Amino acid sequence: MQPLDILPYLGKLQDYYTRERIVPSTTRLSLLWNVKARSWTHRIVQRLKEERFLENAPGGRARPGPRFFERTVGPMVRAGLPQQAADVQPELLRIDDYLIENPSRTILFPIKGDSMIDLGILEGDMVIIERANTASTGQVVLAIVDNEFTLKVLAQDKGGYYLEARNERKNQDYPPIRPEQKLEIYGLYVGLIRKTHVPGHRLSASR
Amino acid sequence: MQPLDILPYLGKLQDYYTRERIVPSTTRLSLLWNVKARSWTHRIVQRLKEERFLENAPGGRARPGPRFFERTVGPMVRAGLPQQAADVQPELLRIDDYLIENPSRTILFPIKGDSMIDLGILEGDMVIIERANTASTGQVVLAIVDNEFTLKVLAQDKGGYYLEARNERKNQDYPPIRPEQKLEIYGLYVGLIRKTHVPGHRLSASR
DNA sequence: TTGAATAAAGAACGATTGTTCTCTATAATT
DNA sequence: AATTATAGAGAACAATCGTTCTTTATTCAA
Repeated sequence: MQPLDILPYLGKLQDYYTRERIVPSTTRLSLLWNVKARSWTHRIVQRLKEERFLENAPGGRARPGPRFFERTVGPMVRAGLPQQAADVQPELLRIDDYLIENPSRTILFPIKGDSMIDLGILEGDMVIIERANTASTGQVVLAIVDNEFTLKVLAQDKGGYYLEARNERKNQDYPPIRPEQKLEIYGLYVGLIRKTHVPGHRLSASR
Repeated sequence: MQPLDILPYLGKLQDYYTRERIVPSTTRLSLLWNVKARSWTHRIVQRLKEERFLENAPGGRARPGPRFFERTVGPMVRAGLPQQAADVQPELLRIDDYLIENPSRTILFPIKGDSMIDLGILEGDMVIIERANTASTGQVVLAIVDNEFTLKVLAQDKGGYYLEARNERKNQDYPPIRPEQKLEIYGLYVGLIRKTHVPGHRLSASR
């Protein structure tokens, strides 16, 4: 790590960027960082560029660099039995790169209903779909049935291909879908993102 | 639609933005759009702002507006098909932007175990945790109990605060956790990302 | 044919930009 | 105590910025 500790500056800039979706001018960065001299702000920006958190955009402006969107990954959390909070060195991960391998063939599809709840796909989630025309049985596919998109498991029996829901509790609500005419595969389920709505009000929890 | 056809300009700007991840100055926009006069470029930018394709960022600069990432006409739009599948393009919008609100206070944690399966949190998922020292009951928290990380629902009764699992089927495997000494909140569960392993081999599925 | 929108260019403005250079505190090291 | 590197401030510069005002070409309906 360089002598100058740029991480606090980086953190504030990252927060600013997610708020405003822009890397501001040196003048505004000075305000954000509580730096009086624009020259010093300029120096910090240079360090951030050296570390590839920022880079030069055409026109002399700065934009996020490759490392700007790196997120720290904590130690494994045993959601079952608790696990030692071992101090493993923090890993870094870029969410977009992690989830999306072929940007041009990938779309996001919002989920309605609970027919796939057994696979951990809830209403309001966004599934990541990679375009494909074919699939194999057992795969989760986004299919077009009767002019509507639906996310189901592709299955096959003597009657041909059909689509299955994955909801044990409400299985009778989701009978297998056997297409009238054609079963058209739109893409494959390759991932999922979920944003939870956290209530703003917070109470203390120490005891 | 306004008389001035701004869509060709918007298209070029979207392409530029995908490449450079920045909305350039009027001067550079003039070059991009083959417009001789910066004043005219400025007028087009104004129209784009009126239509909310662009908006003002602090400092008088322009940034993408709410409609910038809208897919105008998809390549595969079919009569009758709901547009919902194609309304967000990962090429233009970073998933990261969608999920992370406070980068400097956000950490990802990989999940092991199935104690939170009823909330759609599966083994191998990564939960997005926003650091916080306090939480309210009912919230999903990443807590440190007896020096160990665990993701659970914060609950409270006459005995004080405790942690609940969410797995109906294996409830007996996950009894409520009552901390010996202290229940320390590390952060709040604000989102989740999942990458599924898709078998590479693909068979045809038309019939 | 006239007249009004519209599309585009040109000129000019003060403000802000990124950058550089010089100077001064503060902290660490010798 | 002296030295040296770091952290920060201040001033100054030309270039570029967003913006406004004015002028010219083009289109198209009346």
